[in-house]
Amino acid sequence: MTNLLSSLTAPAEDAEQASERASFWSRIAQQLADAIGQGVYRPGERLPSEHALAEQFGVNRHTIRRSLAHLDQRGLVHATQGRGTFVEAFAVDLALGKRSRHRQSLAQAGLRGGLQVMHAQEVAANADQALALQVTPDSPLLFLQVLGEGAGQPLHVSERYFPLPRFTGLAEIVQASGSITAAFAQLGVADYQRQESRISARLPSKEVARWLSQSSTRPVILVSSVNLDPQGVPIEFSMAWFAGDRVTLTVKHDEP
Amino acid sequence: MTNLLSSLTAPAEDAEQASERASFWSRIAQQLADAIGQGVYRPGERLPSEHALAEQFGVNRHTIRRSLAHLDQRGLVHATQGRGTFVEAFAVDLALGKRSRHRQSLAQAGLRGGLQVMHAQEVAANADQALALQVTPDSPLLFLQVLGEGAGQPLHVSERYFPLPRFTGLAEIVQASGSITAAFAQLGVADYQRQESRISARLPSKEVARWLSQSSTRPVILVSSVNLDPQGVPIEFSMAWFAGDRVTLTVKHDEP
DNA sequence: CGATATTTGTCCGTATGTATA
DNA sequence: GTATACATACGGACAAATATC
Repeated sequence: MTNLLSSLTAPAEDAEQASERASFWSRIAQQLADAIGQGVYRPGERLPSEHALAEQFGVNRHTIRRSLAHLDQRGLVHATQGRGTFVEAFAVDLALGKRSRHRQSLAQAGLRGGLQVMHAQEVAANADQALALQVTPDSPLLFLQVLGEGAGQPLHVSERYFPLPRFTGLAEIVQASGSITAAFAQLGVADYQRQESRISARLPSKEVARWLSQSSTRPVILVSSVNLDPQGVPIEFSMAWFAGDRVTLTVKHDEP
Repeated sequence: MTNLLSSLTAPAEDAEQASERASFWSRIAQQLADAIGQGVYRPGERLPSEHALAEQFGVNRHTIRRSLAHLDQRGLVHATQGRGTFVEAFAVDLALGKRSRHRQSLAQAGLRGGLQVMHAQEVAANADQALALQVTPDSPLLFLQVLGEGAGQPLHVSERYFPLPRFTGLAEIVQASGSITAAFAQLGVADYQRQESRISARLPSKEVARWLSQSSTRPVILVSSVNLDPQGVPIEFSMAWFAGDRVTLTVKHDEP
């Protein structure tokens, strides 16, 4: 039973100086990250169990858990109870511009993807939504919860609000076509633009983390934006959570 | 010695059903978050020690540590060895547009802030930098490491590259004025625009976390961008790390 | 300045619960 | 149902950084 930590502990025990003074857990995390980087463990693959890693590295299982939690936070792996700890895949580049479209962005990246309506409901506008969409509070809105996929994995989830009755039936078209743009087109909005986007980084709620199939300790990018029709009338207010380290958003400031 | 967990454990012990089945650590984290939200613990204030909290809540210190780690990740508190665990302050809104300026953004938010040069050095352009700045590889560049402050705390750190010899002496002007815009102006660039920005969310390196005075388990927004002079010539390539939950970036897509 | 107490950080060991294969 | 694997929680010990006297 080889002790992979021997190369780590040896210097600290031989000489009291120990140039490598990092903690066990961080050194093990680094070694695992290197192994992933070198393809020893490939995306989608399962790592050895915590118990096995603890034996391999000659440390307690809790120390391994600390290392794995760190890698989970950094997005390299993700643990699921009862299944194991799996290596994550890599990032996708998405455009964030006044005229960017989800499907188009993915196509440019050589990927296929679409939108899936998880939930649709009619709601009454609250103050924020009313302000953003320039309607009176309590106006009827269509509320959609949408999952955006690409490269075979969830890239973002969003909550979107559309004024009613203008966009009655939009949910069904989005569900059928997998595209907001297509749904807008079918309802007479041939073009639209994003007004502004507000961006911050957060740790996701448990629910959002679950939808994105990621740990709730991995960051997400939160983007709030408003879309306008060609007449400048707001047609959509959305809050989207992007898997922070699976996605890079590119803002083009000089778009037409 | 009151056991603050009594209200938590009671239902689980009274009836086996226990509608609140969340873990101790998450419920304690929620209670602490609520206390912070209600101003029981104010920004900058120190929380009771882990030992004290463990006694208060009637749980093991490790359970408290789990709760605090969660709040640390979410940015509500930050722990420092030997000092304690402190409540963090709140977010600042920054503009991210083709013509946004750090100082101006802060002024709009009613805050004062400036840039501080942490490190300046002449370097040779690598492939990425050369491509972004449209110079030949190994061309001389001025490299600046800059800390951006606002509201009395670090908001972002950045690594910036400027072509030489055009911007010789820029570091000293930035240091003296606390402003990149002022330095550009003094060197004959009266105006400039951002070409594009690439945004992702990451967990910071230990170094970046230290500069931002934040935990390395709290997310940062990474923004890479290129600035152009009025003739469209690249004058700056930068990578900036924003304290993810102290900062909201707003992208204006319809700026002039 | 040094000595000491406090506080967080790391690590081990053990036990039990819960989700999945 | 059984076995496996991760999740939670307890207990103890010492190290490292900081505050305090």
